[in-house]
Amino acid sequence: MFRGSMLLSRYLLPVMKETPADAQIVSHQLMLRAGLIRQTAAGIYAWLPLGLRVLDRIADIVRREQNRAGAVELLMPTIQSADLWRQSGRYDAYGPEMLRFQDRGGREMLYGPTNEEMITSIFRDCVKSYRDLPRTLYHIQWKFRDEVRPRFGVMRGREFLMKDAYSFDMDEEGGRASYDAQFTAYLRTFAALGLRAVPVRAPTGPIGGDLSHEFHILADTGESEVFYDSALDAVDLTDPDAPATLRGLYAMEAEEHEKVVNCPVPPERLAKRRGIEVGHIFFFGTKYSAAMGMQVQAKDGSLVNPLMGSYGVGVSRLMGAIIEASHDSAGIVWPDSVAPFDVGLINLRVDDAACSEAAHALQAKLEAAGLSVLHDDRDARGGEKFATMDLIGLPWAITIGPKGVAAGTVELKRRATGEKHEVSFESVLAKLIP
RNA sequence: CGGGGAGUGGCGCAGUCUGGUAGCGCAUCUGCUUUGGGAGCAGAGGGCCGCAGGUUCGAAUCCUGUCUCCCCGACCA
Repeated sequence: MFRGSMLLSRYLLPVMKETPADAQIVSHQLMLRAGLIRQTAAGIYAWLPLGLRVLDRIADIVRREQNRAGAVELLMPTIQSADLWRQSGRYDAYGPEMLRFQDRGGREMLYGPTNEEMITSIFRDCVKSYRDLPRTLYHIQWKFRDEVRPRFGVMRGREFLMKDAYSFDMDEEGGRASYDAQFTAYLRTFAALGLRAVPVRAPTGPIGGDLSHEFHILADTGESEVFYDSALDAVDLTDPDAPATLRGLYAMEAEEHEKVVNCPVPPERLAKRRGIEVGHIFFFGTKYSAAMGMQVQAKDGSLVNPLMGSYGVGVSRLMGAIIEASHDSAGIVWPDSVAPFDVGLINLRVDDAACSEAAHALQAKLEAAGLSVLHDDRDARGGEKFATMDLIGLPWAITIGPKGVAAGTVELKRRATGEKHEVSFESVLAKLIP
């Protein structure tokens, strides 16, 4: 997808040298310092241009893997009516986390914290035959949960972007297949984001079985604690057999782990780490289809309540998780797949005609090759430009200065490793595109 | 929701105890010198001190109320 390039002199990138006092964890501090977000109220953030680019890229990867898994995208509204939630009985059950208000007609409304009711009502009204099942539908939409205590920036905001998918099947076997498809999609999604996610068995409620998993990114700042078989660390997540392998290995959240009487993992193999929950999938059968009167006609003419599952990914939270997993003392280190720009282009001397000419020529060349470029053409000193580039964490930085221009070279730096090389103007592109 | 802390220029803070012309660093603007890892000098702009009452000749400072934000705990993508 073409994302375009930008001249920094025309962009909005309010970076901060100092760390805002309100931010406690490193991802929150860096998101503020790198000009990705700005807080507007407790747990509510504006996404500045650079942050929005990353958010869009994360969402695109999630979308790509959902589509690949056969899920179908739609878009449901943020605002829902209380009546819809009364059909499932959850309007009264949900509690103060749900943001409720009235419209001008005095009708009770809410800002959706999730969409089971809405998708069920849509599917109920559209589908009457077994021929239209199975289906998995998803959308990527803003949610609001009035958390008692928002914290950690976008990792635990009140307003957040979430991918939520819902599957509808005629029988348990089909439901399990839909669940498995999402399980696999999640592994692919997190791998594509440059993350290593651990699927952790989660409490399943009345259904039982092994049909609920949370996906955790291991990080010391994680809010939950997970115990798992360290054999899991060695699993190649891109292997087609990975889903089956992983589900055979022990992994539990602390609370569940405590309840286990005979842990199957020998003590020396039991790892204990903190994790950031970035996904949660579960199968809940007819809970909503029964409560909301959704029936389809089966092959034998009987009416049945489809079996449902729901599958969430915290899209905005993922940005925090990625930074927690990938940063250093100088700033963010974006994985290539989600970086807001592929290349940062630093012109050290904008007042030097030869430097500027070379910089603009190189920008055009990179763009022509399909790379997005953030071109620092500001009239500022080298040190400031280097520091900014490190802070915002673009995968590659190319520096053009008078010395290099005279010699026909530029400096190419890989953010993740810090490796720098003087390369000829002509060969730069080849180094970037293997 | 219980416990704690904080609101002073865009950011980080001092000043509050003991009332008396609102300060510092960074950032911003102008000029000159600089320019390969957050430059130097000189000058400048920007704040009804969260808000509302009250006490006082006089309130950032004292009193009352209120709003907001942050942290620790119980809950959540």
